[in-house]
Amino acid sequence: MGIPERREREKERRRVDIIDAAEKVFFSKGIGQATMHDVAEAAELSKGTLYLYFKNKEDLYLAIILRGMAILQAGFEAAVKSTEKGIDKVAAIGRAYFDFCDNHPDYVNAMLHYESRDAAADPSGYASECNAQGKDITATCARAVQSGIEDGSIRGDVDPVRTALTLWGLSTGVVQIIATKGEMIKELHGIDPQDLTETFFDLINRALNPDGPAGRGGTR
Amino acid sequence: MGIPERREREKERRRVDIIDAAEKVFFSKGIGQATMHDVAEAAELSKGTLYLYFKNKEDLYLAIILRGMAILQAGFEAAVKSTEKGIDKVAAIGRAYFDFCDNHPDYVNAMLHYESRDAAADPSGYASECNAQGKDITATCARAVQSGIEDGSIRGDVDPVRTALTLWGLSTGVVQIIATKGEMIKELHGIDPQDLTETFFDLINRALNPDGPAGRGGTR
DNA sequence: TATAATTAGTGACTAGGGGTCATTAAAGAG
DNA sequence: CTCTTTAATGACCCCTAGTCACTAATTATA
Repeated sequence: MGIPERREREKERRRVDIIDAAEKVFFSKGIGQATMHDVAEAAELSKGTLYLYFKNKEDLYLAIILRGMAILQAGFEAAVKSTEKGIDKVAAIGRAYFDFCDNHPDYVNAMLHYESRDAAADPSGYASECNAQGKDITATCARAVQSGIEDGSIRGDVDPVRTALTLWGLSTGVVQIIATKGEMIKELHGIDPQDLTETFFDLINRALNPDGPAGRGGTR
Repeated sequence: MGIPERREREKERRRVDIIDAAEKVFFSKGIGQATMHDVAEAAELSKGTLYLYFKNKEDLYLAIILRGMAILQAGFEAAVKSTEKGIDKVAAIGRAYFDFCDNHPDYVNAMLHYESRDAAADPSGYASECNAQGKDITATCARAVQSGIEDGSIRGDVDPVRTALTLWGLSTGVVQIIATKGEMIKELHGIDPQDLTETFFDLINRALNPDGPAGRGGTR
């Protein structure tokens, strides 16, 4: 009997439709201004129905963020495959991150917005999926660093996971400063956001280069 | 006639008292959970009075953040004075930042929380003061980089302001990943937050070292 | 000192949004 | 055709940010 299966599909379809509508609303009005009523209207559903599919507003928001993370992860996977040398993989990931920011600024804003909230709060619903996705992304980065260490294009005295996590933090920091202060920086110092990303790449390139100065200790 | 002056002092005093009360409430309950009613109660005032001193909840929150920024700035100033060589000044600033995080986690959380919101929104009230303070902090960092370039302890082919801004972003990124994901990282990868800060310092040290490999282009 | 004017403070009230639930409509089973 | 199950609804509740007509206190004036 295929009825339950069809129902399941329809339910999933509706869920997707709601996320689509929510995306439009949240992205255009901003998460703070957008109301569940707005989303319901955009989805041509009643407000109560939204709560049949999502635990609450945050859960719905996290569903959107999960989409962003999936796109990002896909970009990272592609970046890793695009080159051979580990250091280039790392660089490609970095570029992919900044490309993502250029191409999907709304997702980036959303992600930054929720990056700053306590993650562990409630690991039910989409929160746990986001955590899992984040773990995958970290793993992809760590593998890239690892491969660089193995092929000698990244200095051997760093720990791949630590480095990947740190790089992840660093990139996010740059992305964030550009997203939130980019305008101000431009006005105040006449510096283009692009300059900051280039500065970033330059610094990281140096930092990971195996031909650098004898590290003052290295990462453990 | 000293009456207006005394009134001004009393007003300022009350303002400080309100911020004190708000700090307690916001820090203990979290910004999202804390209500203006809670703050009013803690300050032993009516809710309406809060709005005589602060434009709205966010403004009050920004007043708290401004305090945090002032502490941070003071720490940076001290750090810069604590050593001679520019590269050491930069490192000292970095350490000061992480010390600040250890000693004032509540301020850090508050600052991260508002770091992610659009800064330019409304430059009235405390928002503009926060912007100004941020500018000062950036300037302090830029001076440290500059002095390092001048005394040769930092490679000469970087732009001080760009580098300072980038470093600022990087540090914040690390701080943020530790603040929001520290627990998870520890569970998941068995990595101590402290390790990430050390990895960070190691990377930056390398990146700024003048004896590094011929940069692949440098920062412009 | 009595009175007017100014300033500080109040708390009931409004507006609006998140989330719920008794009820209705639709679909499938027997 | 009737009964059961599932999907959807929207009126409703509750909470909180923010307001404002009013009261109290302080200072200036007569």
